[in-house]
Amino acid sequence: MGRAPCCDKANVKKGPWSPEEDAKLKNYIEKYGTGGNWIALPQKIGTHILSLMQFFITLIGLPNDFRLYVGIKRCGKSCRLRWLNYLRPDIKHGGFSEEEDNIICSLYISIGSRWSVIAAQLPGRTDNDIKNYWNTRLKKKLFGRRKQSQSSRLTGSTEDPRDGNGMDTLSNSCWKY
DNA sequence: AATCACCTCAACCGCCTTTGC
DNA sequence: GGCAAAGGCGGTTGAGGTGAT
Repeated sequence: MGRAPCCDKANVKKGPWSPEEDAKLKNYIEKYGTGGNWIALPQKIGTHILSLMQFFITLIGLPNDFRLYVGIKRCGKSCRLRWLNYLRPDIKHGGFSEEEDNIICSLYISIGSRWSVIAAQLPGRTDNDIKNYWNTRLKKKLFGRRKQSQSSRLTGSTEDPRDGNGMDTLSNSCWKY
């Protein structure tokens, strides 16, 4: 028997966030913070919006569970991820500098794929951003771009940074750190 | 213009750790 | 100390975009 899910999967929305959802989440957190409980946050947002609309609700007689519709139908974990990786005001997106590249690869050599630790050394960068950047660009940049053939994809061959030549290249690229 | 292969990145999943009772 | 809930993290996926043919 597995672990209980953090939320009711059937009643939460998945996929890309809409601008309205972003605005609700951002406005609420900027005003009130997370309250130390991400799981309860979507419901709190609904209650907050509901309180702002109380007059109209009383006027036209909406049901109590109306907050479910005006709030965010998202898992608390999803809200946390969205805030940390995208909505936070101090986030930088894309455009990694040469210096950042070097910091990332030198830390990768010394501690491996501990992205949160690496992100802590790069203000404004998120672990997800760095992980994506490493997997899609830095790795190729350091180990040399190799057009993947159909066969290599099928056999699942990968480039392991800890393998011989790759590590040499990596070390050379990061010599100054 | 159509199709295909590849790239990018936001978001999800599931596991491990931390915290509170 | 044991348990459950929540937080945090790294790995993975898949939709959309872009360039090549």
